[in-house]
Order: sequence, then C-alpha cells, then structure tokens
Amino acid sequence: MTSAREVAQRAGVSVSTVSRALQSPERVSAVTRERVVRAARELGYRPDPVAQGLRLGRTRALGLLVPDFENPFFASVTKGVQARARAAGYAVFVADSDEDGVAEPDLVAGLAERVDGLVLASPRSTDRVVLGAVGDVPTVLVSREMPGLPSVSADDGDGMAQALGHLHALGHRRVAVATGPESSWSGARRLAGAAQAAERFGVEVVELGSFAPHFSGGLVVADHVVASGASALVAFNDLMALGVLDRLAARGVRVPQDVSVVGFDDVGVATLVSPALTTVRQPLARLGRTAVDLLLARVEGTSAEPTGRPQDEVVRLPVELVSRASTGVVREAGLPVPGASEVHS
Amino acid sequence: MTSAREVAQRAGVSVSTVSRALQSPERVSAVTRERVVRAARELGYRPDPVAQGLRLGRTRALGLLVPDFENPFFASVTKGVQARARAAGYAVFVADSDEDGVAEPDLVAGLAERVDGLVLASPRSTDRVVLGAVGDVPTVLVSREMPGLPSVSADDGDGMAQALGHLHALGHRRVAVATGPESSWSGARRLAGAAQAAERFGVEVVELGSFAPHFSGGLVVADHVVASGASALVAFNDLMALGVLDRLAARGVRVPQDVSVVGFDDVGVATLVSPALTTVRQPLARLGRTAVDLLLARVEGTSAEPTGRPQDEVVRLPVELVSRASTGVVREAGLPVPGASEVHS
DNA sequence: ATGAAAGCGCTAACAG
DNA sequence: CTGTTAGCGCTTTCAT
Repeated sequence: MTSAREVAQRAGVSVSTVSRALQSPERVSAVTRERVVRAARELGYRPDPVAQGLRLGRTRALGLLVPDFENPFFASVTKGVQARARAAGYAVFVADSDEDGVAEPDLVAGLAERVDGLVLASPRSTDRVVLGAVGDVPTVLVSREMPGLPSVSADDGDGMAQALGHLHALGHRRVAVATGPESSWSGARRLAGAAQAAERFGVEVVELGSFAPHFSGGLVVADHVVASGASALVAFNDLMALGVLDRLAARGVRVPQDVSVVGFDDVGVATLVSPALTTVRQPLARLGRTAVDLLLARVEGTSAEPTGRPQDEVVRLPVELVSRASTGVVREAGLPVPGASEVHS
Repeated sequence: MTSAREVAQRAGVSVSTVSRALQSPERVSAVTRERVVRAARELGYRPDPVAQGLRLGRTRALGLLVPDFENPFFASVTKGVQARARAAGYAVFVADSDEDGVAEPDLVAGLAERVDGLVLASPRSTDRVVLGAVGDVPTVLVSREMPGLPSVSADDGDGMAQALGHLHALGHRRVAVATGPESSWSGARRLAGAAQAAERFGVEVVELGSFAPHFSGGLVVADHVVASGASALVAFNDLMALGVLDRLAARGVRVPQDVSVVGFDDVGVATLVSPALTTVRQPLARLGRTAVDLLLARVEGTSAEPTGRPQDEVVRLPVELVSRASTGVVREAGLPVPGASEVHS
C-alpha cells in the first residue's frame, strides 16, 4: 500500500497538497495538480478508505442483514442492494441471521459500528429491539414496516387480494392460507389483505397457521390443505408452495384439478416445476435498489430534497399475479370447479 | 457512539488503561479492571473497529467475490463464508461481478483495500489479472486453482468420472458434455476428467461446447444433445440441466427413456423437478467454510502451524454422485438401453 | 496556492 | 500497574 506521503515526496509537495489535489482539484494550481496526479498514478496510489473513514466519520460502506442467503428472495434483494451501492461508490457488508431473530440484535450492532447506513431485510425481531439495535445509524427496512423507520416493501395486501380474486374467478369459494414465520411482518399483512378480500369476493379463508418458509414447510402444509377441505391454497412463498406441490403429487392429489396452488415472490424456480407455479410476483431486485436509494438520500444529507421528505418514508412497490398451470385451466377436464363449494357453505 | 475517552473519564483512569483493561485484562489490576468494565458496560461502549483497524493494520473484515448471488451455488458458498467468518469475529464484504470478468479486477481492488483477506469464488479473469488485483492481500480461491494462491475446490475430475461411470453402468456409450463459461476453471477440469474417464470406461464423449450456466443455457443445450445423437448428457450445473429437462419435455423427448441427464452441484432445486435430477453433489457451504479456515490461518499468522504449511495449499473436497430419476431405472420400460450404441461405434 | 499542525479513536512503547 | 507520548493515514483549519 502506497501512502499519501510517498506521493507527496515524489511530487515534491506536502501531504496536504496531495489530499487537496485529489479531493478538491480546484483548490490547487493546475501545474501542481498535474504533478500530484501523475505521481499518484505512477505509484498506483489510492487513499486508504479506513483512514478516510476515521477522519471523515463516513466509511462509505453499507450493511445488509438478511434472514437467509439461500432463500432466492433474499439472494435477489442482496443482488439489488449490492449493485446500487457499488454504483454509488459504497461497499457492502452482509450478515445472515439464519432466520434466528435472537441473533439479530448482535448482528445489527456488529454491522452498525462499521457502516454509514443499514438495510434490514425482513428482520424478525420486535420493533423495539430493531430500533434499539440500529441506534442512530440511518436504516431502511425491506419487507417490513415500523413506525420511525423508512421502508420499502411490496404491496402484500394487494398481492393477496389479487390471488384471492384470481381464485374466486376460477370458482373457488374456500381458500386456505399458510403463513410463514410468526414474526414475519409481510405474513401478517397478507393475512389482513386476505380478510378484506375474502369479504369483498365472498370467499371463505381458512388460516392454516404458521410454517417454515421452505420446501420442508410446504410438505407439512399440503396435508393441512387436504384436511381443511379447501379447494385452493395461497402459500407464504414459492419455496413453500413447491413443497406443497411435491407432497400433493405424492398423495395423488392433482393440481390444479383437485387443489389449486398459488405462491408468493416469483423466484426463478416457480417456472421450473410441473405444474408451473402461479404466484404473486414481487419486484425482487428493485426492492434492494430502492432501499439503497432511500438510504443514501438520508446518509448523504437530507438537503438533497428541498422540501425534505418525511423522516420515515414508506414505499410500497406494486405486485403482479402471474397465472400459470398450478391454478390453470385444465384442457381435458375443463375449468377446475372445486367440489368444496358444494360440500361447505 | 461512545468513545474510550468517555469511559476513561467515568472510570477515573486514562484511555490507555481502558484499552488495556479490555484488550489484555491481565495487565491491569483487578480493581481498576472491574471499574473500567463496569463503566464500559454502563455506557454501552464498543471500541470503534475502524479506528482499531487503522491502528493495528487489521480490519477484522474479509472480502468475498462471487460471479452471481442469484446462482444458488454461490448463495451457499456465501452462506458458508459468512458463518465461519462471523464465528471468528470477522465481518464480510461482498461483491457480485455479474459474471463479468472485465469488472473483476476493480471489484477485487475495491475489496482488497478494506479487508484482511479475500475469498474469490470462481473468478473469471486470467491468472495474471487475478494475481495483480489481489496484490499482497492474503487470498483463497474457491472452485479455481492457480499457481501461487491457496484454493479449495471440489474434485471436479472425479465428479465427472463418477457421472460417466454411472452412465456407462446404465448402458450409455455416447455421452454429451456441455461446459459453462469459457473462463471457468472447473469446466476445464471436468472436461479433462471426462477425457480420462471416457478412455477408462470405453464411452465416447461428445463436447457440445460452452453455454450460459443458467436455465436459459440449458434450453440451447437440449437441442444440441438431440442433434448429437448422444443418449445422455452431463451438464455444467444443475440450473443448466433444468433448462435441458424443460426443453426436452417440450420437444417430447422423454427423460430418462430417450435421454438421461446429469447435473452438477446438487443445489436444492434438483429434487424439485420432475424427473428429479441426478447430479454430482458438491459440499457447497463447506467450500465456503474451508476457504475461510485457510484464509484465517494465513491472516492470523502462519505460526499456528509448527512446520508451516506450503505457501499455496490446494484442498480438494470430495464429491458424490446422487442418483435420481433423470438417469433412473424406468419401471415400465426397464433399463433405458440407449439406441445410440447401435447407431454408432 | 501551499505547508504546518491538529486530530479522528485507538493501541503500543516507554517511562515512571 | 498506570499515565504520558507517539502515530496509524488521512483531511482540514490555520497560517503564511
């Protein structure tokens, strides 16, 4: 690592001039600036970001916390955060809580002391714990809203409404809904959306409860669906829906003839299974990018916006129901008219 | 952020005593240590890692570069790196090159100046470029070997041998192999392994060429397989294999009756498709964990090992062929005996 | 326009 | 055992 002193020596100037020539070129004569720049280039000099960070109090680093990298939803969010941060000249620290809410405060605190801003994706802790852990570090939430913190999430309630509307139009009148982690904010939002939409469309919603947001959780959910007598299911996410599909097939329950299945997220695998999964598409990478935009607005001085945005801005990105075979029209059998509506109601 | 000075004041000692009491408790009297520790706890003091980094020349941060977070292979590696680094008290910077080898040197350089060590997963650049970019920062490679740098990768050659052995045992005599990015080191290794195994088993290997390591690449590969007259395919990775499966199904080519398909990696989705994918399982998270172990041995002083390990240690983790339906025995039809062997050879 | 000096928060060498 | 001093690499007054 070459330091500013070596550059100064080579250019025959002082270290402060080196700093100035590089940071505020206009405050230095053209000729010395040229000399400094050349010396710097020849030595491959790059100011040490750690030292800069110490002096300026800004590290030009952002922190990202996710519950699980192996969940494609968060992989995409990570990608989005990463891309936008880099474009703005920020490095990104990451931490994976392994879906363990208890570990979150420590992880957040560990990140917080090294970064200028924090992105927390679907934190599982309570509002109070999250607020305590971030302290006074600028923070943006993803897929979670909470008073006092800006956030960007998909419109979960609307997504659920679209899903139920779709199922209703296909003739379903009794629909099961499986939730993810108890502590999932978006899960709660969807349940609320489901209740509203249920009334609007006149469908009965059966809450199956809370399950692991993975393939394995779906295996369990599938049996509940069958037992519930519902003719359709909306799963917490695509991974869970895939587990449902698998178990249903194993039990000889046909999809969509006997039961229709809707996922959430539209991660890549949704199209790779058979039948392809109908799902509520979230703008995955955009969640991450938007979060960084919000964060940098705060980190780099609120003065950018003349009128000043509200302290905790809440962004809701639109979602889109993507209809595929798992709720589709079955050629040979015609529209799957659920027998459930005859049995119940 | 509370600083050491405030703790010192509250405890009635000097800042150096605060530092000592926390870093080397035995060099401080029991009573003052107690006072300092209590003051620190009361103020919620945590030494600023940035300042520590500047002073000590160690940031207690590691850098990780991957070609694509959304590729589940790298998501798992990231998870492994993350977990091990955290356990050792290191934070992790990440960067995603988007499979763009040209961007790599800049990304690596950007990471290098902030970290104590680097993990480079499947870097796409040439040896010279990689070595230049890392400079003198301790570095470990994942899924890539190169003179001068330690590395941990799966035994790709053996994996390919297991795949071909399996296919040979099932009666296949003409097997297509599709590679990933030209610059992929493991792809080259597998081709080499294929050549060896081909001779050993007496199977003919048809090299289809280089394709995108995604689902979309597989769609293209499928047509090549059919055109090649091979009765089986080994794809570069599971994602590609899934694309092949999809396209084959669309063309009415049955798997495994008409063509058998083998993937690589055993990422989660391999079991979610129908037919389930036979694949060469890599110890994904372990790749990441082992890389960090190697790295920390270097970063924290080679003296840990009495005799001193070789400067560039090369670790090859074993792989395991997992046989599933995509090469499986077909109940109704018996063993899929490829017609290819009658047509050719 | 430039250099000297101060200091970000911390730790290590050196006295005492 | 503890306080004082110095300095990591950088930016920023403050003089000149």
